[in-house]
Amino acid sequence: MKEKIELINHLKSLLPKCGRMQVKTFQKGDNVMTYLAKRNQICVVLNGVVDLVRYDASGSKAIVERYRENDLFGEAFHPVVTNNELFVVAKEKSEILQFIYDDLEEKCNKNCKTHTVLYNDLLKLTILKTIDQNIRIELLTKTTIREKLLFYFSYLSINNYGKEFTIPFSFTDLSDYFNVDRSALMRELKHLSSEGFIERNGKYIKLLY
Amino acid sequence: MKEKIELINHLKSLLPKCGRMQVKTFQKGDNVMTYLAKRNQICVVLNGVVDLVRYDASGSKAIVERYRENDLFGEAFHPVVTNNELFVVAKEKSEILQFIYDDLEEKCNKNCKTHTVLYNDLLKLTILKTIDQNIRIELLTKTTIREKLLFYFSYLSINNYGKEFTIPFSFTDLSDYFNVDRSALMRELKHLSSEGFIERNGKYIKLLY
DNA sequence: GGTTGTCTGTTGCAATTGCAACATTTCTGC
DNA sequence: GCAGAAATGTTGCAATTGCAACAGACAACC
Repeated sequence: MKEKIELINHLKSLLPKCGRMQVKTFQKGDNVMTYLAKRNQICVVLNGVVDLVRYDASGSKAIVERYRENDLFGEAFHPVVTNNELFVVAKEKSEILQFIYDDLEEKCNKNCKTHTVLYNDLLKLTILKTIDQNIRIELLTKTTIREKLLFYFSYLSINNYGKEFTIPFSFTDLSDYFNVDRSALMRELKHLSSEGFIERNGKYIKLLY
Repeated sequence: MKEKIELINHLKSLLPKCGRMQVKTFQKGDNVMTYLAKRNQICVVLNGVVDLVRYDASGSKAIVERYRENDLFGEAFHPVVTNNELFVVAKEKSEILQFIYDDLEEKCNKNCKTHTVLYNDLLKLTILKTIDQNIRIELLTKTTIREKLLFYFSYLSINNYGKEFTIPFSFTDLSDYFNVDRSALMRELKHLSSEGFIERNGKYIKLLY
């Protein structure tokens, strides 16, 4: 994760040399995507939280993904392939670094060295993004809520949190991420407690296995 | 999609100039990943089909992902972050292009131009991979099987197949991709038929809405 | 040509989950 | 410090889904 931050900083220092790049600040509720022509746009969250939101035919709202500090998003990764309406909305005040991928190629052919480094950075960041996505996919492909929870706990546990940790999200956010009903998630947590798999106090979890 | 094939071919032509690269042939059932040191390995399927397989604690097998021609996979995208056992197994005879990402940086610093192009290719391919992943995630976050089917139909429909098309996978594979029970998927297809949303004959589908 | 294996198609039943509705607690802004 | 909003926690009930267990169609292989 430290690597990711270094990469972002590196990127920030390089992009001015490459031409097109801008940092914009969005207030809570602002629509993020419409501010630039929608042509292979790439965005980086410098700070804040933005949601990728879907409105179904029925008009109901669902959070497809949530991007936080140092996350990548944008049309380049999310082209319109279905008749779903996708929007990116700032969940809180957020600073976003934006540029258009195609511009990188067209513009600064003068400075090849910079380009090599730039592409390398972007590649690494994109790979880090696919890693996050893979984890999410593996979690989503667990059949039961219990399996999802145990997978997620195992993930937290291995990433240097040990057998005890505090869940870094709200349960509301977590149920979104798991794509399950929040009350069903709470219920399953209770079952895991009563069956002796975990000890829980709010977001504090202790694995007993 | 044509772009993807061009990129792969381009990559194949470039990599020899960059040093470390190999093409290996695997027979059905072979384990693919163990053939190279597991350090930021990147693989490209030249032809054939390979499965990313997970074995749970209970020993049951699940296909997490399936990679086909021109798909990228490898440790670089799938580091070990949980206590799950992941394997990559050839589903049929397959040719795989393999190289180690870190080598790209260490080795050919002599030829900067090639590197720029190489990184650019890899970046584009990786972005194409994230697009596939995003589609899968959006599909997986649909709550009901019906919604998943309609989303998938809409995807097929928009990608130049029109209102009539033939599903390019077996229903067994499709239920894996949807992460739902196959019989439940068949049942929902029947409901969609009887309620007049679709007309179906085997894998041929006609949308009536 | 027959055998074996995979894929399709169907159904009953049990289980998990989503939904709705509510009370309680915590957080946030003024 | 208060008011309103957001998050947590709980429960009953209905609905969707997974599971198991089939039978038949199709394909591959010797």
